[in-house]
Amino acid sequence: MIQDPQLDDTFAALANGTRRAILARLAKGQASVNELAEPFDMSLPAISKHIKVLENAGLIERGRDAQFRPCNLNAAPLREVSNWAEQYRHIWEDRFDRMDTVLQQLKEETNE
Amino acid sequence: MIQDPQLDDTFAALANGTRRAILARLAKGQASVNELAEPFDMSLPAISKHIKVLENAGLIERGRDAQFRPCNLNAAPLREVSNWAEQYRHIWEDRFDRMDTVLQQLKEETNE
DNA sequence: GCTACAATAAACTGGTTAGTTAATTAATCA
DNA sequence: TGATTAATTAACTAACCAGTTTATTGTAGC
Repeated sequence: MIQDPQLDDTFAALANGTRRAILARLAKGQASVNELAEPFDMSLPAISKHIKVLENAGLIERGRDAQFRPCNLNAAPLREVSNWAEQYRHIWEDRFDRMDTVLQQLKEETNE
Repeated sequence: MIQDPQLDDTFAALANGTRRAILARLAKGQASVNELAEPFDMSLPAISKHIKVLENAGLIERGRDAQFRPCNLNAAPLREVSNWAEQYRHIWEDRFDRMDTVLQQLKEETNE
């Protein structure tokens, strides 16, 4: 469950702002490589490589429409990311519980 | 929101099974470097470096207790990961809705 | 077949990562 | 002070990553 190469690939793919921006664009619908590249001050091959990283991580699926290779978002791996992170929710929420405890103690001490 | 170096660092830190295993161990409570290293077939300096990566990503905080440098989990960055992934929940859940649409269209086309 | 456009591949560079072994620092204890 | 233990630093290697420019592939349309 912990040694999960799929999760390695997903997290690695997400560890880059350009790639997260590409996913955000695809959340609004299908796009060609040129359309995806347009907002970035970066060469087309660079974007092409980012797309390949996302595709290898299973976050993008592609088709063929004439010369175009339309990209579609596949969010399934993000569900795994969400599931993984949720394991730790009780810990980041506990912080506040503990904070409450501290505040409660302070209050009691003050009232003494 | 998308170009977020903090998120870059967090995802990069999580893109490694050894580091995720270290976090899983720390979810059960504080541990020293040697305790964290014990389950792995890897040199101590290698683990020390993994810990530093996690620390730089803000996922671990450390203290000092005699010779020991106890590690504690800080789950706050994981909340950001969770929040980020949740943006896409409607998409991975929508898949079935769209599947329904496609099936509906197929049915209509077949009936023509 | 030629031209134009979309996209990828090849070859290269500089910087980073994951690991190693050997040396070093820091704290405890006798 | 000297020995022991915990942990990090230094120096190194092999592999990988993000970007570049140039060259190539694949498809459409004339």
